[in-house]
Amino acid sequence: MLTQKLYSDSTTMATSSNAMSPMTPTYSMNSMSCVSMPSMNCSPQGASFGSSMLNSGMPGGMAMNGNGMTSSSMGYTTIGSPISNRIRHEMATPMATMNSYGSVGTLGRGDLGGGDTSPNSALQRARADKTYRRSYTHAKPPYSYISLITMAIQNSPQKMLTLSEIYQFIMDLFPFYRQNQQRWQNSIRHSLSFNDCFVKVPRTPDKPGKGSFWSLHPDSGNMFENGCYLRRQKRFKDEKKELIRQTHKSPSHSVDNSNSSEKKSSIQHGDDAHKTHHLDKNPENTLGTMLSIHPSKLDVEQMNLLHSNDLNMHQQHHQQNMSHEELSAMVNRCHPLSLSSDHQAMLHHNPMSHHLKQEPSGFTSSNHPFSINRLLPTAESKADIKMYADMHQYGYNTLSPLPSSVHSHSTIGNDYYNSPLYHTSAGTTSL
DNA sequence: GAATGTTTACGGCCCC
DNA sequence: GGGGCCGTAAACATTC
Repeated sequence: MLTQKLYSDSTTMATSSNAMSPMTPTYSMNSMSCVSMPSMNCSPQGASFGSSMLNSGMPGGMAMNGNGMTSSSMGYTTIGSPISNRIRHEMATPMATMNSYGSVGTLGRGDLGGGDTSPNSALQRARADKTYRRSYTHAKPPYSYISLITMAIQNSPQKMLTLSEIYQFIMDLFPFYRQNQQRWQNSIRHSLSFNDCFVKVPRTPDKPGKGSFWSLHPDSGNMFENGCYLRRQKRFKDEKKELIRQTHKSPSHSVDNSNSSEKKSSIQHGDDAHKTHHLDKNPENTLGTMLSIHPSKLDVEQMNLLHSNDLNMHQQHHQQNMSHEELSAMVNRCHPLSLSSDHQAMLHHNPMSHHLKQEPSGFTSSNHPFSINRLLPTAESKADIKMYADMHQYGYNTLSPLPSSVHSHSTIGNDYYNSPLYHTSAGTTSL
């Protein structure tokens, strides 16, 4: 049974439902059509996560369970929720909208067709569904740029991408980002440079081109606890980089940072300077403390050793002209996604993450509603795509939101719109 | 010249 | 109110 999430805001839904005739054969405008429409009414400032967010890439629909309950009604957005507080706050109003989702979902299941459950009405519902759908393709996803970059890198086979590839991934996955590119791409570049969780990997001589590869810092794998990609629960800071920064910023600043935490906050200037103390403010974050308090000191040491070895390999790469494949293998080896279950368990037991908010609902990286795993292709969603393709024979246009020229991530793009994110029960239509 | 990368600055929002 | 995360803008440097 194929289901689709309805994702239009209440305004659009009202408009659509009022103006739409179940028999109106105007369903050629699918997601892809919207994508190619630069005049889509999606404000570049759509950063406001109002209804537009909920109804867009944000898996707001999936926040409803099969009983039509919203996540809030399930207690999901209560204190301690993995949903960021900002999101939670900004979802407060949309959540009310979500209630209307439920009714629309009901409409989509039966009322739209006047209760008719015939196959024809199913098609009509599907068509109506796509009319709703089209209003959402350009709303801003709820994911931060750091999340998007992380998604892109983690989804790449070699766990590292060039800047342009990151751009492309994001644009492929989220049509919203096909507009105002200068703005968000600047933010992407800023995020890459500013955040220690992203590591620049120089190109090898056999891979000439512009720009370096970007990978994830081996220790940054736990930024998005339980796979929730909405917002990091803790900023990752590379102690070494931080120390270098401090040294550069204040020449008089002693390398001995025994009491540097407080000094940093007073010496630093600028954004990060006066506003952030990052991990080093937490006594648990010093390496010595980490080792002393960790229940499995050996494991932490091994991880540190692994990390240091990998960093050394980065350096050796420059000296020995390591092949791209070798380098990729190295990155893969140290990448959290490539870690063994033991190593991943170690990551989760890393004292640096002890202070992170813990997921109260038992979500994992694989089942978290905001997990990348729900955006990226799955066997199930691929099956859905196949079914969608089969629907061509009924006169439906392709549901692909992507230009035909885009192939590298086309399945991802498809999955984004066809994935379980949009296949939730309450806001779905059974076909 | 364009793309890429770095840095600074500022404001919004939320939690404590 | 302070701390922290994030988004955005902008200036500037570097690289192709």
